[in-house]
Amino acid sequence: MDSLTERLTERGWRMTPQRRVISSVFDVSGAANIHLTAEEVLERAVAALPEISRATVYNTLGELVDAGELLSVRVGDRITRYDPNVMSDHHHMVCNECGAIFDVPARGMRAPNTSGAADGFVIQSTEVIYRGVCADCG
Amino acid sequence: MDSLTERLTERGWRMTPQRRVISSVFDVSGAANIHLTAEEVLERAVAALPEISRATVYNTLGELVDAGELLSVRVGDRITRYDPNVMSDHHHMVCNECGAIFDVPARGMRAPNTSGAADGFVIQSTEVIYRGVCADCG
DNA sequence: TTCTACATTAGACAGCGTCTAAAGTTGGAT
DNA sequence: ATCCAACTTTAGACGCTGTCTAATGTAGAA
Repeated sequence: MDSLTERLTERGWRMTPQRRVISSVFDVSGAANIHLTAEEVLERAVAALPEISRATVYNTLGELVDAGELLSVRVGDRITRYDPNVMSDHHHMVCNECGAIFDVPARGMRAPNTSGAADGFVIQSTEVIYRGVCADCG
Repeated sequence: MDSLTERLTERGWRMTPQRRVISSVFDVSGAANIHLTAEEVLERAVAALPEISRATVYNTLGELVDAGELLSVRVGDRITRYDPNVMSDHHHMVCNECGAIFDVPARGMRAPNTSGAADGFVIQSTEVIYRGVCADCG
């Protein structure tokens, strides 16, 4: 499987040092359970390329989401997180103690009963957040 | 069933004009499908009590959530909404076109398979957001 | 009526993100 | 190798949603 950096070149993205650094942040073995905030990505990008700007990180993350290479994840606080696990359909578990986020496979989700106000609603996607206590905190 | 305003008095809350106005915003017949932002509540409160301050609205909404009289709901944007439907366990459907939010009863949600990274996670609550197109927009 | 604990207020401040307009770069065309 | 148009990056101002502070006001028990 290509790395994210390689896929961007294939997509015809102009490859810049900034984009290389940002995408390499997500090029780690095992894409599961990575949920970085933009500020965390910025921090890692600055470590590799000190003059990179915040706007570029935000712009690039947004473009990666639009391109389907990252998922944007919100688990209740107001911070957007970026999840490179785009291949496997999954939901999230959030630990109420430590805030850790885990991917959980989405399977056998059943359609809700939409009688009442939501009659006629056509569901396009379903997003589930399980909250509780993780093994480390329990 | 008591009104929210009445329940607050029963709880021993000091009753002020501000609290009366804010709680009356949610005292409407049929608590389903009400999902107001703090600014919307402020707007309605100002209509009834022009000198009310933003801080009071935010404070009071927070207290109502802590007291279990309102649910705070986030459906992906960064705005918190307040939902007076605390009696029936429900999830939300969000229209991708118009942004309307509908309550849908929670039933028969099955526990996810948590093998892997989330082993040992104890689930305390589950929150589901269905996204799609509502009857009006479809 | 008094008094105190509680509630309200204006406005400054904070976190996360977006926008702008000026300057810099990439990479195909030549 | 060079050029140059289109694309990208940048600093920093700005915006939105929400929080905090410290001064002032008030509900309601005694």
